[in-house]
Amino acid sequence: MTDLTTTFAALSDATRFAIVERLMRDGAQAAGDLSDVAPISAPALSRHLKVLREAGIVTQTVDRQRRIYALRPESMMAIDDWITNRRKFWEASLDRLDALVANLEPDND
Amino acid sequence: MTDLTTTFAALSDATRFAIVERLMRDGAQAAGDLSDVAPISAPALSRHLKVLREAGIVTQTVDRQRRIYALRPESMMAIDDWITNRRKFWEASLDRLDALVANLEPDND
DNA sequence: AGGTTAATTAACGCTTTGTGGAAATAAAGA
DNA sequence: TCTTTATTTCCACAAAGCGTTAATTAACCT
Repeated sequence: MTDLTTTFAALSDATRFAIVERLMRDGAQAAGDLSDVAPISAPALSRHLKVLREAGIVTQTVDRQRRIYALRPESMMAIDDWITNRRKFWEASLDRLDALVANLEPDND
Repeated sequence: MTDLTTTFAALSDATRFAIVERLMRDGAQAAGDLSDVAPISAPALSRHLKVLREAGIVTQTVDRQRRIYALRPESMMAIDDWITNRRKFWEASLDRLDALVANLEPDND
């Protein structure tokens, strides 16, 4: 049961995000089958998979010489729970901002 | 409209995550009022706020000498949309894993 | 103007992260 | 057993991230 910040850290890299999307779309796959998610070496891919594994986002099962990676739905559910539990807060935040900002000029970039 | 990986990167730091939770709970606040989210210096806090701002997670409005930060609900909605749109995939992924794994031994850490 | 408050930018060091190439591990197959 | 296939670990190294203190900017208040 890892921290949400760990989950977000794992998903903050484009290659790892692509791996996750791939596993969602096409289901479990061997490390080698994932090699085309990004133009990186096998060692680099292997390390990304390790990060995802240690963050609890994927599971690894061994089949002969191949390592099969699959998405761990619980990790996605953890994000879903967080966002859902706080929906009322960010909606409330929107209301408060409306009230507060009424006559202040925004200045973001 | 930033990339989701940028959003996740911004939320992957414990201090920034705490800032976001604080803004959800208590609404918009000045930078100085957020100083107790973590035992860090004002410049460090300021840079975290800049990261959140550039990731589109918070907005900054100027009120006299103070900078008021507020959560940008769209950023939370972006996460919610992603997780929701892919729910069927991670649920499917769970099914496929069940089928595949039937007689393979898991080996994660 | 001079002093205080609020926040940011500048400058520097340290730690972490990401990468590729080479070597190591492990199982398969000839 | 020797070679091939699949993947990971080890070894530098460059880039990014985070923290601090010092300096700067900007607005308020006598």
